[in-house]
Amino acid sequence: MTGTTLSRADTRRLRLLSTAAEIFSKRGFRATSMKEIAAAVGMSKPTIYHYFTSKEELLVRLYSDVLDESLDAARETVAAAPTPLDAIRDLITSRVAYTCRNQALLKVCFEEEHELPAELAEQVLERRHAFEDFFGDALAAHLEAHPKVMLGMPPKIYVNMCLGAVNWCYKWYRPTGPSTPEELGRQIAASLTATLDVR
Amino acid sequence: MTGTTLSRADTRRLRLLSTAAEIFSKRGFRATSMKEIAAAVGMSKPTIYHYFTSKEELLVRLYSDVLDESLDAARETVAAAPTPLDAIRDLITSRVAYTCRNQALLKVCFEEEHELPAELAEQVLERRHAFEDFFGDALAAHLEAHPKVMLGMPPKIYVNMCLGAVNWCYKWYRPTGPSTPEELGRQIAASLTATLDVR
DNA sequence: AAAGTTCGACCGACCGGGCGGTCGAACTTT
DNA sequence: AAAGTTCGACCGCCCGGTCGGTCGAACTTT
Repeated sequence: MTGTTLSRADTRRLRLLSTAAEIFSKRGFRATSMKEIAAAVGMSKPTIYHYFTSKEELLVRLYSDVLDESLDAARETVAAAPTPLDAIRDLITSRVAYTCRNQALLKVCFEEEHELPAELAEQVLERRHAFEDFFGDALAAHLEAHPKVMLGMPPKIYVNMCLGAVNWCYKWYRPTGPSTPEELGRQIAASLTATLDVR
Repeated sequence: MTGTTLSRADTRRLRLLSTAAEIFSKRGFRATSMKEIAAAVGMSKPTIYHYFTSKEELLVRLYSDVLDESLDAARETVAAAPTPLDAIRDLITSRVAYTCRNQALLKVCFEEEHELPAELAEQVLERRHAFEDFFGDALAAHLEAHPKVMLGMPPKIYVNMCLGAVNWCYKWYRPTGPSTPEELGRQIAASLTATLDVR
């Protein structure tokens, strides 16, 4: 998959990160102690500090990984879509699927923003806007190409509404339910974009 | 408005609660110290304990107030709606408006669930389901009355999708923006229920 | 009306405990 | 033997919460 082989240390770091994400999502960042994380991965607290410089760094890494992955995925999705409307649908579909497949991680990202150092908090905001822009630009293109389509609200509001429907999945999706993440994504995308249809 | 006059102590309690909600929403429950809250309302920390027995009680009160208000409002909305489709639209509209007008409070309710004592956490879940049922029942009634309407997904998923679009407003709505909470509610309701229309 | 009584409101000082984080000594690997 | 890895013991800090007591307004009592 990835070109480089992972060093032993990197493997450890990854395990630490995913364990931390899991516990943060269940108890909250502030309520989780480094001791708990250490116990969960089977090492002592000081050993964690061999791989990360602080508790905050764990959180920051979690955020920036998600952010990078998300923006890259969005870029690819838009680039691969034949029409703006397809771009919108695929953006929704893949985003829902990603959210459902990483519920714990996204819970942390959505609910621990206030724990971020000011500098990263800004970055998060910027990148979130960048993501909204992928969506908004595709929408604008679609609307321009099909002036008969009536949104009934400002485009920005429509984008936020869609993102709400999409992101909220982190709260209620259950893998044991009837739909796979992809099915769910397609269903939600179809319903949300019904208003955009041009027949 | 309310029948009873508020005692001095009750006024203080209310002030404490709304201040706590504001600070909790900005810094998170765990990261907020009782000292901060005390400073913000201009009293000393021990004085807070004259009105509330613990930090947790502040949070619990916040939750149960919102829960009570929300369920009552939903009941009334459904009762007043002439048709199931109207019920769905009004439920969405009023819920969006309420969310926009109480962003800080709802942020706390959505993001601090893990801080709740197990007993109340269950109650919250029950009540949330009760709210979903108001929605789901109206949807079922509408679907039965108009079998031609195609949802394209299981009703429960549609309900969750709508609730996502609705609840997410706590994250992005800005009162300085172009729409009032009610306008926004109507726009979102109209868009989400476009699929349900029967013309 | 003055003196004594009661009580809600209030707070300075304090406590036990758990937290994030450090350090140095010990093992393991090469 | 040097480098990388691990952890027991420890530290300073701040938190939620308590304690003992003060203040003043409203009622009794005389």
